[in-house]
Formats: sequence, structure tokens, C-alpha cells
Amino acid sequence: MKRLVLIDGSSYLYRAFHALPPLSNDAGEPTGALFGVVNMLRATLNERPDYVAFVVDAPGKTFRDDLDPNYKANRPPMPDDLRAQVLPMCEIVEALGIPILRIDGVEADDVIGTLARRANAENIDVTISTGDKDFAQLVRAAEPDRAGIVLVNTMSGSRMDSDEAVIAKFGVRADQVIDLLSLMGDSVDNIPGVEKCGPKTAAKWLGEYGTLDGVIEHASAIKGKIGDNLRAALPRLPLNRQLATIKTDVELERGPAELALRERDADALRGLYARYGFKQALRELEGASTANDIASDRAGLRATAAGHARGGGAAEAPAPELAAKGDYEAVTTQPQLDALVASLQAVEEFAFDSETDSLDPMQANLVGLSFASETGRAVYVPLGHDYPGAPAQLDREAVLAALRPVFADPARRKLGQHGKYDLHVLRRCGVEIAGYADDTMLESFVYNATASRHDMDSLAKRYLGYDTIKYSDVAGKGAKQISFSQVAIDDATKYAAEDADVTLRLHRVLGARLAAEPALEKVYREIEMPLVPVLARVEANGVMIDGDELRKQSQELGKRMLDAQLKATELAGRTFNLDSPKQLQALLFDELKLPVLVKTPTGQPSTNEEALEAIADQHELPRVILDYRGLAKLRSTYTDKLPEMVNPHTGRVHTSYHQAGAATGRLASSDPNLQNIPIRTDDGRRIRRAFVAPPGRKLVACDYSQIELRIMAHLSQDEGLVRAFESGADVHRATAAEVFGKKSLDEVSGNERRAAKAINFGLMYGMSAFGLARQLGIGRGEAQDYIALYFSRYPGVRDFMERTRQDARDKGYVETVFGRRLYLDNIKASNQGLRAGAERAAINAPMQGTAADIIKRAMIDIDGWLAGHRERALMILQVHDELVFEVEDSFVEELLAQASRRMAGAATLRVPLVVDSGVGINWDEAH
DNA sequence: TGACCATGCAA
DNA sequence: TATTGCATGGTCA
Repeated sequence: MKRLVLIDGSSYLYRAFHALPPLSNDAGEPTGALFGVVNMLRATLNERPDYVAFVVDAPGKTFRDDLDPNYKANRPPMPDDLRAQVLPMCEIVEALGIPILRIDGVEADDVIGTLARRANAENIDVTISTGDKDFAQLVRAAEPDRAGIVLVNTMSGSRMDSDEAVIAKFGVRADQVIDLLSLMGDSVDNIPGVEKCGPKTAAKWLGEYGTLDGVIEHASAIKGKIGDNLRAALPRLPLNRQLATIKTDVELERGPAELALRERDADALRGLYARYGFKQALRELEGASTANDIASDRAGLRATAAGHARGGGAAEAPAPELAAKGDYEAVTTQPQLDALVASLQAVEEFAFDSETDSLDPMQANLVGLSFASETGRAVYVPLGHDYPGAPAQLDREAVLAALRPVFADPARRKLGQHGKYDLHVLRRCGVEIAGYADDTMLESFVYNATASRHDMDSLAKRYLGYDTIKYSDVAGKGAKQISFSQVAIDDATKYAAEDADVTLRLHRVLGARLAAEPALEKVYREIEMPLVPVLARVEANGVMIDGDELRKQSQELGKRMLDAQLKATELAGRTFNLDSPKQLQALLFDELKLPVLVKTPTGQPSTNEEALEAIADQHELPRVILDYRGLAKLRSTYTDKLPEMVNPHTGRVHTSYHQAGAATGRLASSDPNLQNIPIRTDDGRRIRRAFVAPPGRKLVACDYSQIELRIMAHLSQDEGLVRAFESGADVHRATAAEVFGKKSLDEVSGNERRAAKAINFGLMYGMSAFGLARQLGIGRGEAQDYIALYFSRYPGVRDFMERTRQDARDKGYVETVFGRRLYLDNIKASNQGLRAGAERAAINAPMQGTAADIIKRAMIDIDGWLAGHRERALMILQVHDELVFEVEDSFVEELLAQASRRMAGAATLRVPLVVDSGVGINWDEAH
């Protein structure tokens, strides 16, 4: 299939001018923008397009000026330094043999749009090279035998080649981009949009209503200030749509097929490059024309790229050197690759690391791989560096094919740092890893969960006394951060090879330390390491979400929020931001003079739920705020956000589990957190109905009943508590009967059971009489009596608590049933608050941590069994004491039996482990 | 833009 | 003066 590249010349010239330093040649002529454009053009031509055009704006009015006299009215005149570079640029473009298009009365955008559509219709693949995001409206995914339209921005390295890519960038499909731009407006072109409506808001509205017309139709339903802004902007929006639409039907003299690349004029180019001081381009010209010095040519390109990718670096001056601290080398030739593979096959273990362009392992693209098998030496294999002028790299597929047997060989031990990430990335490239044997993050976590963070930079500092190159050193940070694929290969090599090297060196230290602590070694070897591939699978499986259902709920919640808001405004007598605790505090406590009964940790009057409940009998407003808060929480955190988290490749939501997240050994979940999906209220519960099974499948949820209390019974060996669990009775009711002296469970009142439950839970968190009193809304003395009574009935529990505190003081740590250790740095602190906090943590950690160990063991066991049934059942969620599976209908019974049995058998305690389960077409039903 | 605070969701 | 987490919107430097 033929390919056409359309270059948005004006856009590049402006952007290069502003992105690059004000360089000049020996004669003092400005060259910065020129330099950027020339590099971009060379990179473009290196890809040998069949047709190409360099499109620039012509002077004069266009149809947009007629539509809106203010269009582009506030655009400043072109700076002189930039104007001076326009002519030389055109000369260079001409000399390169690229056709220049400049059509009177037609903007470059419309020329490009027209050519793109025509070429696409003629089944020519189109690449639009521009820095202007508006072109996303033209993107069209290629299909087999069907040309597509791709948008690339070589300055930022971004690429949009499908609706998914457009969604990732803008949150809307390509066909919604015009509507998005219409809502946002464009300050550069002086198009006023909806005030305060940025890309997020616009995308949200379009997600709800589909099109601009849909948004206009529902404008009255949008609440708040932003809704007013929208309504104010309504008359303007149709005009914005016309302005934002790139025309695709302009009359042109030349069609796509008449844009063939001409022979370049080497003599003219040589003169121009020399005049403007483009030494590397000049060298490339000479090198290619004589074709006898490939190596130096490549070196030249690399130096150019380094200067370019860093943006601020002087054009031809080398970038400031990153200090390479070991013998680090880039692998870019076949002989080097052969040597690497041979060396990996010759060793028993090696460290590896992957570099990518995203933190999300379910979306990241592989940019390079690094390896180290002896300390102080490492190599980096760049695979996807695609900045302008990037040197030739080995073919990605060929490299992966060569490495696949090494990764798949379980006898060759692989080491990593947070290897679960790399497992995902490589799996998505078709490389499965067997023999993932050690992970320095987990070694550190098991060795001492609280001594340091477990990222590589912290570990290197702590255990090696070594300062690593930081990611921000090579890629920048904040808004200016570039993708790793844009990092110069020399810099990338130092950074990436160091990662592998440091991983190996850390393992030498941490592996030895763990080996000296057999109990910890066991936790690491038998629980944490085997769990890595299990978690990777759970994450990759993901969960199916009914996005339409959630969007429907969002709309409904929005309506109810609006009602609450109106009522609140009425009650307050003025408008205020219901989301602002500060404004609310001023209103309630200063203006309405309601009493301050609760304060925040910083001493401010609190407006939290407890505080509002306490004053709800004195004024109607607190109740309305509480209602509003409940709705707003559900909408902002769940119903609005979850649909946005659907992975465009898989159509499912993939959380990340942090294995070294919680010091107690629990997992933590993020992006999104699927461990805090509401369940306690009816409105909240509805959200769980949007976690669904596909047709022909069911969700199965299995959860441990009272696991932490059972662990407390086991650890304390308290006869009464053990008996309660052995009898199979409702443990809170049994506790109430004991504490309140009832002869039979039937005599326990609801209130007594509630009190007993509060005591049971409170004890596990190290709660005091004060806390219990507050929880139950009773006097402190009464609470103290309950606790005393409890301890007299369950003396084993009291002894266990005291023993645990003493243990913590003596040893400085507490441990779980399986030997996981938690150090408590503050247990001997002189600060009484810190010490009390450490004591509470000491009491809680063995129970929470043992529960975490148990469910981890169950997950490993169940995953092993599921290996033979991957088509029929998937483990998809873990929520501390619960596992959720997605199961084929015909396999539900089998899975229920196996999962329950394996969970219950994951530990043998003094009391039985009981597993409850449920089945349904959604998570609510299954629970 | 980043950091912090207040708030609230889960086990 | 109740454990462990994560995400939100507001606010401020």
C-alpha cells in the first residue's frame, strides 16, 4: 500500500521556534526553528514515503475569517526571528525534493484535510505530521487492505492511529473531536468556548450525551456554575463547530498521486546546511552519498538526537553527560545481539528490566530491554526509540524472538525489581517468562516492610549507598516530561543498563540478608514470589464493567445532587460550594452559629459526617449536606470514573495490585482501586451491579467469614472465643451473651449484639474505652465497664494483647503466624502519642497480616488449580478477605467447591476457617 | 502544578 | 483517643 505524508509546515515552524533555544549560525542568522524542522524532515524522509507534501498557510482571508471577524484576531504578528527563517526553510524543503503546497484563500489545515480524505479514498495510507491536536478529527484506523489516517507529532513523539488512541488522548472518539473543540474553544485562534470547560469536562459531557447536539439538548440538566456557563455559550456553539471543522472538500489542482517525492538537490542542500551550520545533517548527506561510513553517520545522528530530545540543549553541542557508572553498552547490531543471547544462555541467573512509554503496564509499549549477569556490566537493547534522527535499532520482533527461549527457560533464574510490571509488558509482546525467581522490591519488603520505600532508587541508596540516575534526569518531569521513546539512546543506555545492574547488585545484598533469616526467607520464597505471576494474571484478566449502567447512574445522581444543591442554597440563604469544607465551615459555624462538636486533626471545626450528624437536630442544612455528600462521593469517585478506566484494548478494567503496599502484608489496589467499591448503602450497592459477567458466565464471590477474629482466637487460644467459633454460632451474638450474662443466644438484644460487635472490632484495632464510648454513643465509664467485663470473660484475649505489646517492646517487631515480620520503630518513642500508635499497630498487625498471608496462599493454590481450566474460570479480584471469579455457567459448581475448599484449607488454625460464597450475573448478586 | 487538607469508600 | 489502604475536590504557595 502506498503512503502519503502530509506535513503541517506552519505548525512545525511555530512549535520548533518556541520549543528550541534561539540558535544562530556564525553569521548571526536565527536558525533554531529551522533546525527543528530540518531534523523532523530528515526523520520523515528516512521512512521513505511514496508521496509527501509540505503544506503552509497562504496570506489572505479564508472562509473562517468570514464566519467570525474575531477569528485569530488576537494572534500576535510573527516574530522577526521566526519570519527570517521562513524563506530558508522553503529553500531546504525544495532542495529535499518535497512538494510545497500553499493555496491562496485556503488554510493549510483544510488543504491537509482534503488531501488526507482524498488519499484515503484512493486507499493510500496517510500520515499527518503536525503539532496541532485539532487534526485528531481526521484519524481513522487502518484495517487489513484498507488505508488509514494516522496523526503523528514528532516533537512530542505522540501518535494517534485509531479511535482508541484518540480516546486515550482526548477521552472521545475521532468523530467527537470537533464537538470537543467546539465546547472547549481555542484561545490561540480566539474562539470562545464554554467558560471553564476544558478537555475533561467536554469529554465528560460528550461521553454522556454523545454529540454536541446532545449536549446542547441536555444543557438544562447540567448543574452548577459550569452548567450556567454552558447555557450562556449555547448560541455560540454551532459557529464554533463550523470553525473547528477541518474542510475536506477544497478544490485543489494537485491530487495525492501528484505529490511524489522528487530527487533531492544535493548541491543546494550542501550549501544550505553549511550556511546554517547543520553539521550532522551535512555529515549525513556526505555519508549517504558516499555510502562508506555508516558507523560515523549513525554516531552523528545520535548526537543530533540527544540535543533535540532534550529540547533545551544547544543544537549541535553534546548534551550534558550523564555519568555512566558501570560498563554499559547499547546493543544495536546483530553480532552484539548474538553475543548477548549467548551470554544469557551461559549463565544461571541474570537481572533484566524493560523500558516503556507508560506507567500503565496494560497499555505500555516496549521501548527497550536491559540485562545484567555480572555486577558492574550491563547492556541495553533499544527497540522503540523513535525521535527524529534516532539511530537504527534492531528489529523488535527479531530481538524478542531471539530472547524468547531464554525468558521461557525456567532453569535460568530471572531477577527483577517490581517484575510484575515487566511480566505484563513482555506478555503483551508475546514473551512469556518462566523462572522469575527473585524480585528485589519483594526482598526488601519482606526483609523490612517499613525501613524504606521499596522503589529501586530508595533501595540503591539504602542498601548500596548508591545514587542512581533518576528517571527525571533522562526524561524530565512534570508537563515537560517526554516519553522514554524520545530519550536519546546514549542517555537511555546509561539509565536502563544501570537499572539491570543495580537490580543484580541489590539482589546480592538483600538475598544474603534474607538467607540469614529463615522465617523471612520462607515468607518470601513460599508466599510473595509465587504470588507475582498470580497477581499478574488477575490484573490481566480484569473485570467487565457495564459502562452504560454507570453513566445512567451518574445522570441520576446528578439530578439528585442538583435538588440537594437547590435546597441547600435555599436553607443557607445564599450560594456556596457544597464541595468546599472551608466554605461550609464558615457557613455553619460562623454564620449559623451552630456548635462545634468535632474538630479536624489540625484543629479546624470539622464538617465531616460525625460533626454534621451531631448538629442535624438543630438545623435542616446539615442533613441536606450529608445527602449531597453521599451522592457526590458515589458520582465523582465511582460512576463518573470507572467507565473512563476501561482499557481500550481489552474492554475491561484492570486494577494494579501493590504487593509491597501495606506494611502488614495486605495488598493494595489502585488505578482504579477496586478494593473500596461501595456496599453499605443501597445507592452504593447499585454500583456493584455494574461489575458484570459476560453472557454465559457468572461472577462467583468467596469470602472468609470473620477471618481476623478467628485469627485472634487462634493467637490468643482463649477458650471462650475458640469455643464460640467451634460451635459455629454468630460470634458477635455469642460475645454479647458472654459479656451481658445471657443464658442463651436468643436472649441477646439487637443493641447488645451491636455493642459486642463494636468491642470485637475495636479490640482488633487496639481501641480504648474512649473510642468505644464514642463509637457506641455511650458514656466513657460504661464503655470501660464493657471492656472490663469482656476481658474477664475472655482472659486469654487480654493476655494475648499484653503479650503482643511486650513482644513488640522486647524485640522491636511483631510477626504473623507464617513468620512475616513488622518492625515498629515507634514502640519505644518518648512521644506518648507515637508510642500508643505503635502499640495499636502491634496488636493489629499480626491479625491483619496473618489474614493477608492466608488469602495469598489460597490465591497461589487456586491459581495452580485453575491452570488447567483457564478457558472456564478466571480469578479477577481480591478484596482482602474475598476472591471474585468469572466462571462459565457449566463450571460454577466445580469452582465453588474447589475455591471454597482451598480457601478454607489455606491455613490450619485452632479454629475452623469458614468461607461464604455467592453466585450472580453481577458482583452485587454474587455477594 | 504540586503538595496538603478534609473527606469518605472498602476490609 | 480504632487498623490498613486509595481517590476525590478544594485550597494555597
